[in-house]
Amino acid sequence: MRDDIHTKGVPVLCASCEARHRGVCGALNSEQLATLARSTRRHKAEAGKELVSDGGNVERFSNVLSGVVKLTKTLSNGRQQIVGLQFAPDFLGRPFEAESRLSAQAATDVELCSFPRQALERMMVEQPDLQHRLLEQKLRELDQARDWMAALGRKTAAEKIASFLLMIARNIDPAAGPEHRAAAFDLPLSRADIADFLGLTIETVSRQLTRLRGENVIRIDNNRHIVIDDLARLAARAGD
Amino acid sequence: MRDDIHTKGVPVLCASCEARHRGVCGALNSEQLATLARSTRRHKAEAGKELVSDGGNVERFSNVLSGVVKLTKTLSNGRQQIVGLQFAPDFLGRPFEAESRLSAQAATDVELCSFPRQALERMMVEQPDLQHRLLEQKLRELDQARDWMAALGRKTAAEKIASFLLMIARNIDPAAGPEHRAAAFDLPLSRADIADFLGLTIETVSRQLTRLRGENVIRIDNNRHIVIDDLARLAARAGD
DNA sequence: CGATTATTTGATTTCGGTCAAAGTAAGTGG
DNA sequence: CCACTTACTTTGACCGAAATCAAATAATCG
Repeated sequence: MRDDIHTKGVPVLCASCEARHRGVCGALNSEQLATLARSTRRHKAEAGKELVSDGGNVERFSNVLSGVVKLTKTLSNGRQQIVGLQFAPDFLGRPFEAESRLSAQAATDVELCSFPRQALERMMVEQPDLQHRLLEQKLRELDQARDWMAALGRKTAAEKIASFLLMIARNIDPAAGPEHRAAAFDLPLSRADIADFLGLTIETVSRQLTRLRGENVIRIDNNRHIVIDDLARLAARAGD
Repeated sequence: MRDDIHTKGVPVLCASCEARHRGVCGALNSEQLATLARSTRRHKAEAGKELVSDGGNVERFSNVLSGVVKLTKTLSNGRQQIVGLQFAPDFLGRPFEAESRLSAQAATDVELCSFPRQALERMMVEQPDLQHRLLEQKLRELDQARDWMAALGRKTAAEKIASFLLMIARNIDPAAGPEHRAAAFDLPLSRADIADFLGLTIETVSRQLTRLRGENVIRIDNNRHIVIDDLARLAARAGD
């Protein structure tokens, strides 16, 4: 729990919230936070819960407070592609469109802080810094989407898996900064989700993970827990 | 050449510019346009010219006035993936980052209107509507990137080609709106570029185009010119 | 502990890639 | 205007990485 001078007059709800420090809410002063907090709801959703449905109307945006949210597109034949993953304290929502063009699901159990779409859009007008933060967030999402386009279009299955593990390590293990050689974390996605993210099948994902384990690049405990002793060795297999 | 009341006091350079109507410059009043126009340069680049290099410093942003710009990522072994295509009057540039994470090349001959990065970033602070337009543009790019992620990860070669032709038709042939059944246009990309965009090889692109021609879904003249008599028939093959 | 779901492993097939060659278009300079 | 070069595209034969089909094994949960 952080408690600094900026906490004065800040709604209880927001006082210890990461979104106020590193997320979009950081753009708001305590008065604006109070206004927004009146229509804000903090809630949990368990893994698998659909948060936004493709083609559905979006009345509320959210900040991800913990856990991982996956953004998916569905094609004919039930084929699915995950087109984005959101980690705390990411902003979840597509401003200026009432209808969603993709579906959002909780990949793990998640905590969200949601508020009415229109309240945020109104606040963006009177607080340019909020718009600025949102622009920064969306630019980051665009950078990430383009990195994955290159992976989806041109990397081999082995390279996709290596890139994926590195990306997760960087987002989940706080110790996986550039200065550290090792990382350990629980995968936030099932094999099926990883396959949908990388444009592969479950079987190929499994085989490639087994292969990396056989080559002592990673260790796997209980299917979900991954230990990487030498991040550079994994990075050498990412193909870029 | 448009000449309405809004043209009063507008720099000559901007008077007939589409970017002032549908692009980001539409957010600027004539005084701001005049300021920006002082450091603005209008120039042409021929097909193949590198406009921004990966890892290079970006000192200027641009509006695309005509032609098509491709945004590319390069992986090891010289593998390439096109991660975005920009048509007039799109904005070309990544605000708030001095170093580019991708390369931009003219896919066709292009006309650009460029201005210093810092001039635009400064203007964004004092003109929230400019930031708003930029946000809208980047949100559109993100939507498109995610559509292509689904195509790259989950569509077959045949579906990728069909989707690609539809996307180009919508962007280039003004008559290809939802109300029209037919479209005709010159492909702005070579077979090699199409392959790099769709994550395929030149040979596969060629074979799929030949197949669509054989099935009378498209006609091809002179390699580059495409005629689609029934857009719905092509859309039925796009896989979504 | 049994039932259900998730993951791994194995055998086989297939779509798209690779390699090779021929066909076409577009310049270029004599 | 035409031979000649050069680059682009198409077509064909073959190959291989990943998909599909099919069990077996491991984890999870009531």
